[in-house]
Amino acid sequence: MIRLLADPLRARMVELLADGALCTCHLVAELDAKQPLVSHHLRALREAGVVEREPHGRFTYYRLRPDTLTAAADRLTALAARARANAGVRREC
Amino acid sequence: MIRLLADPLRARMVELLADGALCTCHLVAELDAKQPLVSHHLRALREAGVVEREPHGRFTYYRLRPDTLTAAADRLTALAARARANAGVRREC
DNA sequence: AGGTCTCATCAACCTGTGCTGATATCAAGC
DNA sequence: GCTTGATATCAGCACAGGTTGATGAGACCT
Repeated sequence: MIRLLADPLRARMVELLADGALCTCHLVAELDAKQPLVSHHLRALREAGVVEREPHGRFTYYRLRPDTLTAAADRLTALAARARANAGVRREC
Repeated sequence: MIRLLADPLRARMVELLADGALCTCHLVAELDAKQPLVSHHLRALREAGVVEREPHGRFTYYRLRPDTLTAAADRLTALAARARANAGVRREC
């Protein structure tokens, strides 16, 4: 899941979608990317639950699912908390 | 930065380091990976500030830097918050 | 129905990067 | 000082996955 945010183009897509739902053509224009590429990444994001589809006539809108992002953030904070708790630990060789 | 956690091996390394500092040989053993590969990834993590070095004799220990993880988590929660605030927005075509 | 527009899917290509083997560097012990 | 063991660096390979072009499936309009 976090793996998807690694790609710079996908990261920009979720950044744009954080300000509201957009259709594919918006993303194509804003990102200056080819349409098949945008659709491809949107599919990946959708299958991972980062984004949800909203077909509107011949346009299809995509909307960010905040819960998925929150879940990822929680995993990171939990990791940080474990690291802080074990700050003094050092396994000997 | 989040980009680094995308690789499964690096993710496992961070997971292991969350339980306390480890030296390279520990990671090589636990991950069942070749030593140059582990050193390579540790370097990437270190240059991104995810991990810090602690040379101890001929061993070098690596320790997780929780603040870096927390910073990444905060960026994700901020993104989720923006998405929630703009839940009703939909730019027209 | 025909035409046009948006979007999705497919096949093929190509770049980035994870991985390996060989080698160098440094510390510890004899 | 020499050997041994741990770690870092380098060059090269291989493959995943990002990118592109062509094509197809629906939706809207006249």
